[in-house]
Amino acid sequence: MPELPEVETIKEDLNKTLKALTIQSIKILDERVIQGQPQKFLQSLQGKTIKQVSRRAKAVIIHFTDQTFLIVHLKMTGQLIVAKAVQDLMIKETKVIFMLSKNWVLVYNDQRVFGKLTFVKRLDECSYLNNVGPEPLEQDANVGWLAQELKKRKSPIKPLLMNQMFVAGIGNIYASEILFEARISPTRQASRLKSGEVEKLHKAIQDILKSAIKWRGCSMRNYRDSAGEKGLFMNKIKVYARQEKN
DNA sequence: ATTCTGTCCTGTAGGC
DNA sequence: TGCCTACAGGACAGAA
Repeated sequence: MPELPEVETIKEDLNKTLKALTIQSIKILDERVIQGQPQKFLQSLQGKTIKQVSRRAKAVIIHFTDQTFLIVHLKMTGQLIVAKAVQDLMIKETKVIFMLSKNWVLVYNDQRVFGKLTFVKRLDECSYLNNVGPEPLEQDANVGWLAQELKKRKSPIKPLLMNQMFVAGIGNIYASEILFEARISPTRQASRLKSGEVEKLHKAIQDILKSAIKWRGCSMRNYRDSAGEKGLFMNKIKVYARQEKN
């Protein structure tokens, strides 16, 4: 459920709170969220100092000063939450606890346990990161690129927008909002969009994602920012999960 | 090559 | 009250 705007919000906040903090100890409460061997994960991260936090597609990337990385994919219900005291943070869904310097604590919560924490020495060890498409808010995903790529694709436009190999970071919620904003049916074949529609689509991608970042994402269900607060963009939602039931 | 189906999990909502 | 089913919409493996 966390898509680009939610992960971007988390990343921005973590980048402010976690910089220069050192991992003093780690408690793994549920090994299923750890990619690879839990023991190795613990050993690898012990004593590491955080240099900065970045985002690629829907993944949060924690950079350490020794050029190693912790990649966190929140999938549907993952949360990264930071506070000064553990007792304020621990909930039933807490899977991993990082005790940091200066009494800071970072926890990973995940109700459905789909998310993964991966330690890597190099980012190109991560196949997800190797395969994701361009960032939709960066220059390489401009209108010209979009028009050219859409021409090659027979898939309906909505699943294509949600395909991370096509473009990074868009999921069900924002694909719905973007297509509504651009007044394009989700079932339209990508290659058959007219050039005016491609322009409207590109503008809608920019506008919706930027606005959602401004509102700190959308909390339809489980999403919380790193302070445990809800995003505000769901007040702006026009179509997702708003189908009338009779 | 692309598209579809099932899987990983837990919790909630709705029907009866 | 409680049992049962559908669904959540992220990524990937394996089948069609």
